[in-house]
Amino acid sequence: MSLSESAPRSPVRERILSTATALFDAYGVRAVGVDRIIAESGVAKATLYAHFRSKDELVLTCLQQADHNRRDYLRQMARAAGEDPRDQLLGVFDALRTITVREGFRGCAFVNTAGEMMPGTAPHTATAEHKRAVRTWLTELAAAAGAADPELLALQFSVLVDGTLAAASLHPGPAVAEAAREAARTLIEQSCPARRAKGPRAKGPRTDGPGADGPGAG
Amino acid sequence: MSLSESAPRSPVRERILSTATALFDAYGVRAVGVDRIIAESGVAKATLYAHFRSKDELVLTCLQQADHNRRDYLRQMARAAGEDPRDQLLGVFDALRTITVREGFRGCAFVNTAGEMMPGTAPHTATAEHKRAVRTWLTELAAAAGAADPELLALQFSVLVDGTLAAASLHPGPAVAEAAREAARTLIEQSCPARRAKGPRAKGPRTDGPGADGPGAG
DNA sequence: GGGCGGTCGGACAGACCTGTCCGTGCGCTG
DNA sequence: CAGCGCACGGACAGGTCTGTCCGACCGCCC
Repeated sequence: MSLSESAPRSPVRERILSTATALFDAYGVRAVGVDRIIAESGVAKATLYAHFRSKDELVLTCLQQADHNRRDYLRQMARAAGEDPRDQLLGVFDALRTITVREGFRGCAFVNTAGEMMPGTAPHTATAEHKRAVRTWLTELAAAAGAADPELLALQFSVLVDGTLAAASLHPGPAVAEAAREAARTLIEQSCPARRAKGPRAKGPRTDGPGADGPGAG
Repeated sequence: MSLSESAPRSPVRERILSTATALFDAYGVRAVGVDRIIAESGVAKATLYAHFRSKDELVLTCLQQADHNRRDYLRQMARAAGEDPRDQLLGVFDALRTITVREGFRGCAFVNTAGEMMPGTAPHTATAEHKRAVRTWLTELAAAAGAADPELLALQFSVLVDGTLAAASLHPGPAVAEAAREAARTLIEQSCPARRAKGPRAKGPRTDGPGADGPGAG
């Protein structure tokens, strides 16, 4: 939704993008220089600047790609969690569990990047739009689940999602995502008046369902 | 708890610390150079390096000071929320509301800093310890509130706290903190078996209770 | 008055950063 | 074969960063 615009395909370009994304995720945008990106992607500096006007534009493009990958992955995991929209909402936390448990997970790439930039800059805005897009999707899911106040429930889920990514980066392991999932389940039960108290809902898929998330980190 | 060690008092030192904290909060640790810190604090570079061995040590000291201030503030706001431990737990979100609503709020200073550093570095470790200390405190509160599983509830609250700080930095306004507070209320009601369903609990103090939070940001 | 600790202002070294520019080579197409 | 597009390696400019060092000043205590 947020974009995709003109996306020229090129193997070199993709290599630069995936290398840059990996390095940015692992060390932070500011800590990674273009020299390192070209060294690790085996590309000449002139080539990088032929494909991207500046490092900032490269950062932004990485974020846009990650936005697409992340939202795709969330949708896949939600769908894999079942037919019931309530189960699909919980599927989000199955995705989070997989993401946060990965070796080298260092928190939400969007939030980390936004934390290094001032509000109003392109990457900061892209982060805000990514989060807003996820929240909009959560709102639809919450409405389908029969939530009394879908906007509120979606906002609460957004908080749980961002909190899971932040907390898990400092407290490694699946405990954070699992606790957040339980919290989400409670919120759903309290917020969706329809046939509640059916006993503990089926746990749903806990291990990796659909394919990988792409190079995205949190 | 986590520290305080040898803390030499000096007006110049305090001035450097408060200026550095403000700049780090506003722009990120990596975006702020020592030249800017000395310029805005009106201090000679040699003086800064007489008080702090390196910029890293300055960053770490700022974080330690912020840890102290933030935890103090949370305790104050919890106490101000009432006698009932359940209300005190909700008081945390009154604090978050005040924090996130401040002009120029840019997210949790700890998480932002950790996001710029590799795991294992001093600032990253300090962030993890700060969050762990807060969680330990929340566990005590949850136990006092009669939670069936105080550790779980505290972890869920940690997620809500971190999520509120992250989400509110991208979605300004009080809505995030207020939604998180409602979620917290639901979790408490479901987790603390004692006299539940007393109707909607008193809203508690919504506006700023105790004094300022010091220079801390999120 | 004299010494001294703390601070100031600024120059400086060495490293690193982004972005530009050059000449070279390789593969494809006409 | 000739021409062209694309990528290569690497030098370079101009700026910024951290951290060191030096001389001077100022207030305080002996």
